[in-house]
Amino acid sequence: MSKAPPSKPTDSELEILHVLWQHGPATVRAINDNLSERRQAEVGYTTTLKMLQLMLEKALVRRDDADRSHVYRAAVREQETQSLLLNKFVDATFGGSALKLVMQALGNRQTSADELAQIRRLLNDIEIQNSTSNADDDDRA
Amino acid sequence: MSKAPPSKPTDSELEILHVLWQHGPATVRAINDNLSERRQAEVGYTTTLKMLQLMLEKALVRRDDADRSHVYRAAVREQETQSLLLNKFVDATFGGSALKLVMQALGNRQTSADELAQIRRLLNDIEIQNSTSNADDDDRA
DNA sequence: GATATTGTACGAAATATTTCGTAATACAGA
DNA sequence: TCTGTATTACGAAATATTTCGTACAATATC
Repeated sequence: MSKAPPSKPTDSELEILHVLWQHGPATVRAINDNLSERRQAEVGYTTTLKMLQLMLEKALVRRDDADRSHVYRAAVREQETQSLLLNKFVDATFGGSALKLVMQALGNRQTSADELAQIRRLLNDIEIQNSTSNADDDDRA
Repeated sequence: MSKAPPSKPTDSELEILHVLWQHGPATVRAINDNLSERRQAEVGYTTTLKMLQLMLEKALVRRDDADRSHVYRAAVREQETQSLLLNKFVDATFGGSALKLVMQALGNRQTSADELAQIRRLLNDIEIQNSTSNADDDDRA
């Protein structure tokens, strides 16, 4: 046994994680400044502090309290967190169909030729993976 | 002027909307039964009733109160709602990059050949649209 | 008509999330 | 050392969301 189940971050927690993912370990002061920029209004210093303390309990962040100003760092990886949230979102909003989500995402927004190309490359990769990993089964069923 | 801005439904509201989208107009009783199936536990009747009353205020549903048992129906379209939620989600979780979301969605989950084909068709459609609408610019920068 | 059943209205408790005020503490500089 | 400033800890208010109890009205059943 090892991993504690990473709990789903709330919207505010996610915002703080974005800051940490982007800038690396930081003090409350730095995080708070950064957060205040992202939003319209100023965020109270103690508000940010409190969030980080809560996130620490939830093990979403870790902290180094060697110095007087504690330094916080993300304890969850960006990709894994996005993955977690994505799965929940697909279930809640698209009844579990990732395909519907993808179609909607591509259909909705303006997608550049470059992006389309990237997606095509990914599709190719996936198809190759599918066919090679299924090589054994190919002539059955 | 016309459309009131459709507010973002909460998780519970979304669940009720799914029921309505799937089954069409229904009474509180029917919705509540349906909801109770979807989840583990029973949902209190008045809980569902209250949700629907709140959703009525938010104009997420409409109701026909001609009969004693009022009949509720979705007042927002499935696609539009998904679209709204998707945009928020992309912003909050993927910093606004639909591409990242799509890549993650495709990379994460097991995607069948059939689904891949559907996506390819969509990509083709988009490219055709892009090229025809940009015909004037084609030979520049 | 009396009684049980089903329904709506509505306040409010329970829970989750976000925000902030106050107190205590460490530290820097006069 | 004394004083001002920055920082943490922590309780709790503010807000948002979900859940339910109670009262009352309409209807069905006996």
